[in-house]
Amino acid sequence: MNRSHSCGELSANHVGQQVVLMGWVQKRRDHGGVIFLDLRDRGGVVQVVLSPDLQKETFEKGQAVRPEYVLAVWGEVKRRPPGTENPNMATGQVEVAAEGIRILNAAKSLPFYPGDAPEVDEALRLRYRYLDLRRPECWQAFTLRHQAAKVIRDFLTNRGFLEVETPMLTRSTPEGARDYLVPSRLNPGQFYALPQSPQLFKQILMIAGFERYFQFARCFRDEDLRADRQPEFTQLDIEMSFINEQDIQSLTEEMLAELFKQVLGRELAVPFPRLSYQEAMDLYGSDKPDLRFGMQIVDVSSHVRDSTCRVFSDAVKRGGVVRGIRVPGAASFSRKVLDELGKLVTSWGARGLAWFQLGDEGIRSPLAKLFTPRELEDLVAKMGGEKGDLLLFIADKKDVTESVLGQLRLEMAGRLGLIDSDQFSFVWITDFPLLEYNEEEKRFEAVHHPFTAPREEDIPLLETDPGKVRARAYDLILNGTELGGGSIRNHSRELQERLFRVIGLPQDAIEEKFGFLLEALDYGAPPHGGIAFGFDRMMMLMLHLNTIRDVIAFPKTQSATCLLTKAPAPVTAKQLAELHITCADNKIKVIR
RNA sequence: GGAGCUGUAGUGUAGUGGUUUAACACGUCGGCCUGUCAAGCCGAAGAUCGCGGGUUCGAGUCCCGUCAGCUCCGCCA
Repeated sequence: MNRSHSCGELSANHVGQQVVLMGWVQKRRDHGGVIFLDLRDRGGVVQVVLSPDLQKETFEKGQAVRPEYVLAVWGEVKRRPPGTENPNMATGQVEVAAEGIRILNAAKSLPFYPGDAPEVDEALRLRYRYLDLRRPECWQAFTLRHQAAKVIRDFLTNRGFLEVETPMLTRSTPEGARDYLVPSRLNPGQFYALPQSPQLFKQILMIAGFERYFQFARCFRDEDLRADRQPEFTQLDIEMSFINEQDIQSLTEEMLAELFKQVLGRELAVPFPRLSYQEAMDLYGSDKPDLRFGMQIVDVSSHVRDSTCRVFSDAVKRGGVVRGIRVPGAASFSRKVLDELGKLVTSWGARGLAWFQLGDEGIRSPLAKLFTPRELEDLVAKMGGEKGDLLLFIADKKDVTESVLGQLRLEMAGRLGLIDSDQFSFVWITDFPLLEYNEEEKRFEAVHHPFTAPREEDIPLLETDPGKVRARAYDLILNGTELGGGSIRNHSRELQERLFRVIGLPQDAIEEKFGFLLEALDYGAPPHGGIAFGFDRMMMLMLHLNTIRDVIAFPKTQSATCLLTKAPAPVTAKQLAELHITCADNKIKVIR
């Protein structure tokens, strides 16, 4: 017997037709004399009626049916009796009068029912992920993910891109995230690494003359997890030859415009706005600013440098800065809330929070009496403060002030409900520094990765003032989340080697770890560059979800375990022996 | 490595200020019921209160530790 229709497709147009349905029993309503079953498949839900008047045997079989049984049902589609239509159901005009049913599989009582999943503890949902996923909302998310991938594939294909797979078993390279390692049985003591990204392979494909490459690439990073970070994730990886920054950015904008139009039916305003790294840090205290609301940071250092208020003036004289944000309509915040905010900013590393309530009776602040009236007026004017506003200031070292105000800005927007969650606000961040100094390791390291090209005019600074060198790199930010990033790469061996030296890689390590790349650069490497997007994040944001776990079929927990399969797990001593591996800590469990 | 939140029948919760039988809803099981769709009515079963220790005459409740899940910092080229 073959299924003739999906449950969800039945409508008044099918009245009178004989159908065969197969699906899961979502709900059973037993009236003694008549049983209603809501039968669900991926296409939707339809009501099935089991009545002894129609088919006694079928009705009796129906007594045993329970929720989540898998059933085949055959019978006629009938218009529901007048007054019993269900307007809340897509198929609510009709029902299937069951002439026969077959129980394809029974189901025990479930730990939870798919419909309850949104309220159920996530750990339980992950353990029984197949029950959690047995929901239309989940199928919808994965349908959208599939469609998005297809739109992107089609778009890039039409632009002449080739989708190429790169190895999952590759070599560990220095820099970057911690690698997942895979021991080599055939090469005792040697290890593959799972790719953190296909970075070097895609560059080598450019050297191979592919010109335009893309891939939905699985990437692995053995770092701690977050709501938007999994150890295993999917990157939409793109690389092109003979292009500049603008080409990549335009391509991205066209691709995303197409994606949002096709999948969400939304028009994106392109080109996306651009902010330099410096502007982003100054105005938003972050290199991934959320531009769905304003509340820009204002620097008042020069205004308070000679203030009578030592808290402010001393900070500036010590070489720090004083910056603030104007929180509209927040003057009425209680002392308790303000104390809370004060605690918050100290937990973020600031010395303290200075606040000024612009109330009806003037300015209220513990610091108010330390300023002259003229100074206060000046400060308020500089901030653009109006009656009803709350002004918040941080006086500290520049980097602390930036990051704390950046976080505070988000905190205030959240508390005041300033964020329109339906908005998609893209912004390019450009002109990143190429290198930054790592205090711990006492050396410069790449802000993005060491294959990023410096701006031509900054190349002379590489050895003299590395921190000043700007990168030909760009990040794409959506609603305060880093969606992707890329750069123009070094295609000259000489420059690439220089960069390795600047980040403190010894010559032998350069040869050992990156010799294959340098060699490839020697044999006719075209100018090239590209970009990579966190595809899971993209889906999360498009669906207005709070975690990428909801767009990954089988995600890991925060401790990187899989509650469904119980991975990772011990292996047998034999397996380890074949891999030439022993556990250093003999307390570690090995299956014997 | 660090900070915070959570953990009570299958599920979601309540459980005050420390005390007898740990409560409610949904679900499950049984009975009744021929038009429900959050079906209804009657009844029943179901909990070593995450785990270990401590304080106490007495701990779901207080203290310490631990495990798990989540959020965040560090980390994530």
